[in-house]
Amino acid sequence: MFEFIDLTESEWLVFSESFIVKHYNKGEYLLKADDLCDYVGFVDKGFFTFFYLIEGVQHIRGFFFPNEFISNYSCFLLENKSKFNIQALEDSSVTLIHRDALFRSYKKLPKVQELSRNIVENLYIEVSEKYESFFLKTAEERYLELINSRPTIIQRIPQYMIASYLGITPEGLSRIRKRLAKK
Amino acid sequence: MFEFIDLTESEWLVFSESFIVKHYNKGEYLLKADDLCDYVGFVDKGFFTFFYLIEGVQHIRGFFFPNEFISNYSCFLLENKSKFNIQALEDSSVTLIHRDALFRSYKKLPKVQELSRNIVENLYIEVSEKYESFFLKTAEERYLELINSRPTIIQRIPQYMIASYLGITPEGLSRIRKRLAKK
DNA sequence: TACATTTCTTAACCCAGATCAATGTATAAA
DNA sequence: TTTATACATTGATCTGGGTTAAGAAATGTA
Repeated sequence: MFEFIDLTESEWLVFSESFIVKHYNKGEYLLKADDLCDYVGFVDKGFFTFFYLIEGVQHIRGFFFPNEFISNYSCFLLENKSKFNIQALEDSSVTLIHRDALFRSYKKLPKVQELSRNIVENLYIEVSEKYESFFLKTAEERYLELINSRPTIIQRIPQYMIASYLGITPEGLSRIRKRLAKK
Repeated sequence: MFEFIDLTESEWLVFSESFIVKHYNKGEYLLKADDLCDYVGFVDKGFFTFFYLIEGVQHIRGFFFPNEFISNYSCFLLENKSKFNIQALEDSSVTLIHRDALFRSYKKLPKVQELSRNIVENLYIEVSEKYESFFLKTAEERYLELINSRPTIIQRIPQYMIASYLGITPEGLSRIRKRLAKK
């Protein structure tokens, strides 16, 4: 988080007063479906998945790695119950801030509001690109794109989760990989 | 725009100094592919499509109606060349502001930065929902959803454009409508 | 080392929507 | 009223990825 914002020492003291450091063991939940999303944060260590369940099937929509912003931000903003879960895939730790504390900081520290604006701008750009990619590309193309843009995901995450993230079944991804291996 | 921000009269004078009111006749472009996106704005009258061309085929990604924010905001933020076009579908007018003027306003008027944060937060929520809908729903379900959530679009826009917006071909939409009519 | 569990692959069959090609229908211009 | 143009429908055929069901590989555990 530190590299994303340029505060004086005293401003930083005011802002960081509200921080909460939390540890999650592998398998533990930072957010569960039907809970409220009162916190946003940054990943310090480990990593998380962002998913929900429909009829027992996991639908993965993202992963959070160190130095990345972590939240169900739509839910945080709308202050409604989360459809999504956020679960640690390894022993992990995060630095969190509560909505109320964050909103209070906007008033005291314009740079914090600027930080939030920059973060959500980047979230918007990211999801717009994913939306576009879904419209135009086949699963095979999206898989190749993922290998190139986020190789860590491929290395650290089981294939059935990658399939879900790409919007296909594990069988589908297996066939795609076979097809690609032939080329 | 006026209803989205709560400024004193003098603050409003400072902010609105940078506004540019523009008129576009039906068919004219507010933004063309390969241009820079230096402006954002609000639609005062008429409406616009947001699309791009691949091999002569139009890919529509949105529409802008009165009182809505209008921009290729990803491109505005990244300061790169637009892939998208924004074209008036009726005689229309908009109130625009240049990026430099907007960014200067952030420094002078924290409420303007707050407005921008709120706008992009809403854009983020909107595109996240569209992304989710694309993942989970069939074209038929997305069509029904559109009829319910944005009836204006159905009324005012030709069917082949709606098909493109839904991510299907005109033939595909025609068949879906036939299927639905039978029920 | 053996056994259980989880993950990955393969094969047979199915379906929504794409593509291509033809035909209808509506509006506008001459 | 005729003709051109744009838009919508329909039919035939194709395809990417889903579904179901089975096995194979990998990983964990005793």
